[in-house]
Amino acid sequence: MMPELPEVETVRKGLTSLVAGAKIKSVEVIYSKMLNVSPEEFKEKLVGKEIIKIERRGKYLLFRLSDDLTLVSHLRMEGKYEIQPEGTERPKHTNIVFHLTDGRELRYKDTRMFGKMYLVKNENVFDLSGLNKIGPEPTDNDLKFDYLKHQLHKSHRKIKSFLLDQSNLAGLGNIYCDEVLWMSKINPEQQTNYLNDSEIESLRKNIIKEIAAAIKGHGTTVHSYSNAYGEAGEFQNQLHAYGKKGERCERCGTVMEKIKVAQRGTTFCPTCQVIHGDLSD
DNA sequence: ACAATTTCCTGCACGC
DNA sequence: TGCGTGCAGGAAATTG
Repeated sequence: MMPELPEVETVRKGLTSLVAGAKIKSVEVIYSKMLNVSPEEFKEKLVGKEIIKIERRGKYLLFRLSDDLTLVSHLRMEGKYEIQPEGTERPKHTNIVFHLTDGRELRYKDTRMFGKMYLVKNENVFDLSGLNKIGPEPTDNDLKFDYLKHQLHKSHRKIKSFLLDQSNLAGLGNIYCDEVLWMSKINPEQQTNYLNDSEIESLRKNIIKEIAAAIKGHGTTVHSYSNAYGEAGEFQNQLHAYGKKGERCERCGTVMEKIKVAQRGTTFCPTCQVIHGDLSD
């Protein structure tokens, strides 16, 4: 559940080792609402294409195909891939099946039917809505302090809403938002324009560190998430805030509270993470 | 132009 | 046991 950047990166690596170099023999579309083109066009354009490599931008997977074609895939809440021999039993909610020429099937399954697939020419990938305004990757190279400060100070929103907005920075979802705010001792309802330099740098460092650590741990498993290998992530053992409502804060011992911010369940420590107004550094 | 709210979906945990 | 209700949430669409 809830694939964020580290989970999508784990899926990308799994898919790379399993289907990079494979060729598509035919395609079955079971749930066409997730596509940006008609099922007929989708099938026709994919037949005979090779999966050259699989890239990632934010939470988007980019299947780079032969003939300058890209299949963009967003897993949203519950999207998962699996690879099985052709003809074996398929799970419920299998939405799309890619038959490969080597006798295997690449299956996309999605219980909540929220996932999306867009078939586009390479040159048009970053014209797609979402990708056309996506913010920097949460890495030391891409997420610069000055940029983050500028974005935070021109915005008048709660920090949690800001971090969930992929146009500010790419990759964070509900779990890692709560984690980095707890690590940085920032209240999820804090107004972004009142954050000072030391808070911004703490937030920036924690985002970069947390995402890198989660990728290393193959992502977080919440409920039934698994990657393309069928493995579960190990990072749930390193969570400090998400899902910790009613437990004691690991830093100060206060009971963690859960509220709604931007329509999202949000867990935080009311003692460590306090809202403030316009303070100097 | 911005920010907040609603919408899309299904499965599951509840309470009675 | 079974049914209704609420909740989970990423990002587009809609409203304010």
